Amino acid sequence: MALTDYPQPSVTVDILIFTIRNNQLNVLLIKRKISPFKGAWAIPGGFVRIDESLEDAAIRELKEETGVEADYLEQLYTFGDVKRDPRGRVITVTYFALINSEKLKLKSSTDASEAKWFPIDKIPKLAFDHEKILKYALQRLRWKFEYTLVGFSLLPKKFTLSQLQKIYEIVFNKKFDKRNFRKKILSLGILKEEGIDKNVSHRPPMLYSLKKNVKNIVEIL
Amino acid sequence: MALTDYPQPSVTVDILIFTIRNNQLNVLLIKRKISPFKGAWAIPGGFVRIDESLEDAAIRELKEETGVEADYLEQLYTFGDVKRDPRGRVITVTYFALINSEKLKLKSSTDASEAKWFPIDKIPKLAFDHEKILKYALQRLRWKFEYTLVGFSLLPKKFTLSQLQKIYEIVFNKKFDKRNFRKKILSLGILKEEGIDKNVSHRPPMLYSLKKNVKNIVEIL
DNA sequence: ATGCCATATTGTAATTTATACATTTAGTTA
DNA sequence: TAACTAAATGTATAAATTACAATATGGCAT
Repeated sequence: MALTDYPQPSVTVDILIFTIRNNQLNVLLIKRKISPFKGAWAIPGGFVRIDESLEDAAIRELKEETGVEADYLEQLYTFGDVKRDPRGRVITVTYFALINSEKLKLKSSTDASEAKWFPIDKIPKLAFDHEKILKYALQRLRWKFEYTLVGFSLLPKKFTLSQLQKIYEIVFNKKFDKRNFRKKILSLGILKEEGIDKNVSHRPPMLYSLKKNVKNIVEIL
Repeated sequence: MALTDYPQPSVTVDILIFTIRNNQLNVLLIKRKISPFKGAWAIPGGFVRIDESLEDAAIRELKEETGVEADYLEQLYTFGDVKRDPRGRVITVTYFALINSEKLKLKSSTDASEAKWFPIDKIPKLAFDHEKILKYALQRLRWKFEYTLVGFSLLPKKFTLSQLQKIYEIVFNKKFDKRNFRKKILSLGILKEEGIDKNVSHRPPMLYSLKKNVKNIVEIL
């Protein structure tokens, strides 16, 4: 039953899937197999089904492309310019996802499809308005790292302060002072010591985990 | 031409229109004249036309309800739960708008329709999932006041520091120290002196305006 | 002219937070 | 046991935040 007699736009969900690979921030892109923009790289996505929520659609797309679930997922922005898709009126609700590099190894090689990880400083020309969308997503990503704890979702449950610092350095593409970084993070009072990791051939580091119920609010850096 | 054979959701734009009236933060609501939720108050909105962008739709709705243009407008979030509208699948892209209290006087009495301003601490039961949406909007509003200069859009071009402080006190519902507030604002280096306002029956205040090209970036408070 | 009223304007000390910067420690490996 | 690797640590300075109260400038009433 249509709620209005007027023609309605189509609705898609596109998802920006970020991870860290080879000490670089990467985003997953797919190669378009059909026109328009056939052969061009694009942000993965698809139509929203009538019986699934937007978030469910994002989760489904994510799973289709990567085989795993996101360690962090949030809605990004809805792009709805009239001519953003040459085929007709298409509104796209975008999400961004973070995937922990550990899981990643399970999958990224498995799928022989047209999906590929791109370091964010080596992005090819993209289809539709996807360059604008990616740019927006990177802004939001950095903002989130600065003011929230999303960064921790890229780490295993137990991690060292050096690992954490590395992630921040990759995302912001700059070095931080080790002493100040540690001081800052520890002063937040959000970490729990988890014992020492002896499996290294140098001074063994302390492992930490995020305290329970610490997921929001806190400001970092 | 449909891009997919599957049934598609409908798309609406809802807009949260905020202003300051009687020293209180107010939001504009409309009384529903049809089922479902007939007689209940709701956030104003309507269907997106096939030939207008989402933002254009928001601007149109805003103008229909208030007769004026927003002093600030931004997309808020897109709500798309499957059962949020009992009539069928409706995705709503929400916007929030700020309207300067000066303009307001021109209009708010003019329109004899079912629209009404509500102080945000006296909101009635709302239709659909609109309570959730309003709550989200208030969070975002406060966040924006804290970290950006949107607050200035509620003031006339020339304003006093007391007026500015008042707006912040209303939005955050708390008092700020006068000396520290002024220190903070002035230290941002974003204000230009505009001479003294003699039309008061007490010590005349300095008028300020926002310097040109200062619209983003800066962090307040 | 004087005193009253209302709001605007101003400063300083104490505390907290941010920044800059180099050495020592604990383990492995040759 | 010497060399290597990454982990852990402290201190002085600067900058930002907080707490707090008296004086200034005009209009208005007498």
